[in-house]
Amino acid sequence: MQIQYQDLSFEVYKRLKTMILSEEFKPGEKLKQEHIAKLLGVSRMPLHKAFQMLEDEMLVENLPRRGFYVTKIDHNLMLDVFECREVLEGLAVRRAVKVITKEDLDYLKSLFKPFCGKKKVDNKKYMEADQEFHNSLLLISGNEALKRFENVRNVLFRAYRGGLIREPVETLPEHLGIIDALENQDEKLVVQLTLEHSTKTQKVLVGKIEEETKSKFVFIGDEA
Amino acid sequence: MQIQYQDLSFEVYKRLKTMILSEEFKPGEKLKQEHIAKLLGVSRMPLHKAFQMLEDEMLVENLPRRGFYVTKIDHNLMLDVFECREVLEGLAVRRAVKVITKEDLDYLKSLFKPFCGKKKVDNKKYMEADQEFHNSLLLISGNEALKRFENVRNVLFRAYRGGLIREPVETLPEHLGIIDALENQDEKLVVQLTLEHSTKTQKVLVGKIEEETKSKFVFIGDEA
DNA sequence: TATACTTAGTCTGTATACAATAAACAACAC
DNA sequence: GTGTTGTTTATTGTATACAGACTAAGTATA
Repeated sequence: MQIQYQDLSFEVYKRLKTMILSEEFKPGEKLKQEHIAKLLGVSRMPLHKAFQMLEDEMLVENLPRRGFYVTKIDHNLMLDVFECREVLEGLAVRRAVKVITKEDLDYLKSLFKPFCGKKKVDNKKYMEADQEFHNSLLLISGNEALKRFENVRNVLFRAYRGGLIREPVETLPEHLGIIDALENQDEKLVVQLTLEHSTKTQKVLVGKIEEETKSKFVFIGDEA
Repeated sequence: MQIQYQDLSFEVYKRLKTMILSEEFKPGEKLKQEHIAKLLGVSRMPLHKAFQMLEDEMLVENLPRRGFYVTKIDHNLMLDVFECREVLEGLAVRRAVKVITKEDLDYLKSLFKPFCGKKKVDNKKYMEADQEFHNSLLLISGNEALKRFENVRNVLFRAYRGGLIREPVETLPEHLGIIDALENQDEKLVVQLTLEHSTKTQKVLVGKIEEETKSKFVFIGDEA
């Protein structure tokens, strides 16, 4: 593995990304260039480059001559992204099942080992493992184009900010089941399990959104 | 429709894009910033922004401290992209079949009208219609995330440069069949037809690649 | 003759400075 | 008092300048 030079803007990008994902910058907030440039001690040029990277990952939006704003997490967009993830992940596992190595499998297993057999799990840590698991599936597939769909992952990561969509006690067995099917190179099963896993989460999400929408209507009713 | 300001870099981006797609800049060619900046009469800053946009569409690659290069059309990448398009388009038509309007259908039909019943068709024009057809499917779906996968389209556009992968006489009925199924809101059929359409093209592409690889080996043999 | 090292030149990455535009606020007219 | 217009201020978009890194050519040495 050779050492790769990373320019300043990449550092800025990483920093801003964590700040957005941790909601130090709130959705809808304007990101003032000069202000942030001073904050991070860089000029506006590498900053601008970083903004663009974030734009491609759907973390910020650019309004010409107005500036960059943190994208609001829109529920409809979230569902749209989930749909895409579903089919892309389906593709990923179909390929992964053919090329997966013992090392890959060991890695996937290691992600969830800390949570197996535990009654109570650290939700934040589990969330990270969950993310990494789904990301790894894309990478293991070996499809170069798939690897580029990182923007999909970011929107979903932000979706998780309100907490996990489903409980670990429910999803952990599903994850392990997918790993098992990959190990046994059972293409049909792994595709089925991945699809089910995704569909279940989407259904719960739709339910939550409906709830939210309802309570919003009530609130508006109170105002009138 | 309100007037939107487009910054210089967007103009530069569009210009460079056509130059790359028309192979004024050859695959693998280095894009010297200062040189192109002078050529287009802009500074290196909007140029840099344009380069980044192109990078996200997989039209150029950036090597840190080396500069930007036009991406070589790699056959493996092309197949990877085709796989992604297949599943994304599957998703697109599943949604499209539910929300498609009469206007959408008329537009899709109008794309291929000039070629219907003709014995000989202008391949270049047909290629453009083909592109627009597949792009439209993504747009009609209404899935915001799907619309963002433009990079997929660009790689494939470049794949077409060597000519159409399959003949219009073969693909035209397939396209019309998909439109018909959309009109009849036959979800199952439209998904099946779209999948078949894509799979056939991929198969032909794989065959062409194998041919090419073979002839390359012969060439190398001659050299030795 | 081939290889390694030095040095000049070119190009990228970053910072600063300037111009153009949008937002905010105050003054004026209705 | 409200709405509109003009002016100021803040912020973005673009150009230029400089420093550091890479490339390549040329010379010296084995």
